[in-house]
Amino acid sequence: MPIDSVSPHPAARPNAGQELRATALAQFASIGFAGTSLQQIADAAGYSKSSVLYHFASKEALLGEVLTPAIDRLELILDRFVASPGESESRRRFVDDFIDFLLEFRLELHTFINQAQSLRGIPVIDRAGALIVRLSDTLCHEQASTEDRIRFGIALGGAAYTLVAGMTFLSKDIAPADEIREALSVVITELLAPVAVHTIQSRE
Amino acid sequence: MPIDSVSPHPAARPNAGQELRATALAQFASIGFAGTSLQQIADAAGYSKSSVLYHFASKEALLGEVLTPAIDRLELILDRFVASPGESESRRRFVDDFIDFLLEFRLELHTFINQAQSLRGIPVIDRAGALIVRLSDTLCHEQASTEDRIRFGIALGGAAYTLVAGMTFLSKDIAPADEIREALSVVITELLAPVAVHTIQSRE
DNA sequence: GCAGATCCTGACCGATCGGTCAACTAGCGT
DNA sequence: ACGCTAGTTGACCGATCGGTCAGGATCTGC
Repeated sequence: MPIDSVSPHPAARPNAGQELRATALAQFASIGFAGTSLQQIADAAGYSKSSVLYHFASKEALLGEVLTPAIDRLELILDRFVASPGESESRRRFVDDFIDFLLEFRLELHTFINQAQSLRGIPVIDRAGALIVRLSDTLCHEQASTEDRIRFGIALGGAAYTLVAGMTFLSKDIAPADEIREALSVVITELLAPVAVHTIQSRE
Repeated sequence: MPIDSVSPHPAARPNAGQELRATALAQFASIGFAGTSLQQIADAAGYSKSSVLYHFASKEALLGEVLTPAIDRLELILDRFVASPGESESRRRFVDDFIDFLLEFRLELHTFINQAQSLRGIPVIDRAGALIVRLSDTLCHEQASTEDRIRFGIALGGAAYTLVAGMTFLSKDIAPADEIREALSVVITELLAPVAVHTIQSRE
């Protein structure tokens, strides 16, 4: 046998699909879906391009499997919110759940938020888009003022940006996780509270 | 002469460069720089790919010329802010200038904001990145709390998102421009004010 | 040992990528 | 009529794109 020769067919790794999903998500979030090639994903994860296409039927299918868990989670949060009876009580819990969601699925949210328009037609993207609209309608009641809509949009897009792109070059030293969570909670609540409870005087 | 045949060499259009910049900007903002091909830009603008490369040395050079006016403008605003004497007075004018900037260069901001990390190394991007850091440092004074940084990030990323992607599917009916401006002013001021004046008791 | 399933890969496909180049057209001053 | 310049284009280049396919490696159950 040849000495120290690397096998042309490395051993099957246990969680290849998981590794590829994580790698693909990172690339989609930073370079964009259209700008990310299967070769890049394969290289970054240490596989061949063929392996990626073995685990996922296509590039779009890979995107679908990458984003679906986040959408499922957000859908769950929204459903639980609309089903709960109280007003300020359930809304406070919703904001808490929402911030958990932001922190856990920051890359997925960033990927969707900033590319939804150009990826229209892909099933998982359309599903996510419909969910965001429903979320906006639910939080802004029926007839929402322009300001309410903008508050929601800024909270959503702002959080997605801050937790992904902003971290890299805005706060050079990454603050402790719980500190980020606390600050995020304050700001998001401040943004969303007037939308929710119109009578609150949150500015004094 | 052939009847009604279209010329294979259409007449030179007066402002080809301008048209191409605008078309490229729209594509960069929605599909991303890496995901946008010169052919797409050429097709959308009604030129050939060769024409694009005649007016701009390369794809990166095109990006540079597209983004530079926005960066120049933002740099101007920031310079005027740091040079002005008053505290709350100049800050109020800065927020006004900043909102004008947001509304006028929404696509440029969105392009930069969401792709700066993946486009590092391109001169115009690095310049913009440095400017954002300076902007953040200036607004947050020296030692900024995590919350202040997050407030600034959310304002920046949130505005970029809301004014570009959010408009398309969040507020189906596009609100009047002045109404958007007013709402934006309220929310941005609310986000940036505590960052500016540390003596305000914004949390009790 | 061996059949089958699973995982991974290189070779290959047509299409498209960013970019170069020579040719062509039109307008201009002379 | 002439040459010159600016603007536009198709043909073409090597590289890479998403995707297919046949086959090698590894493991299991028999």
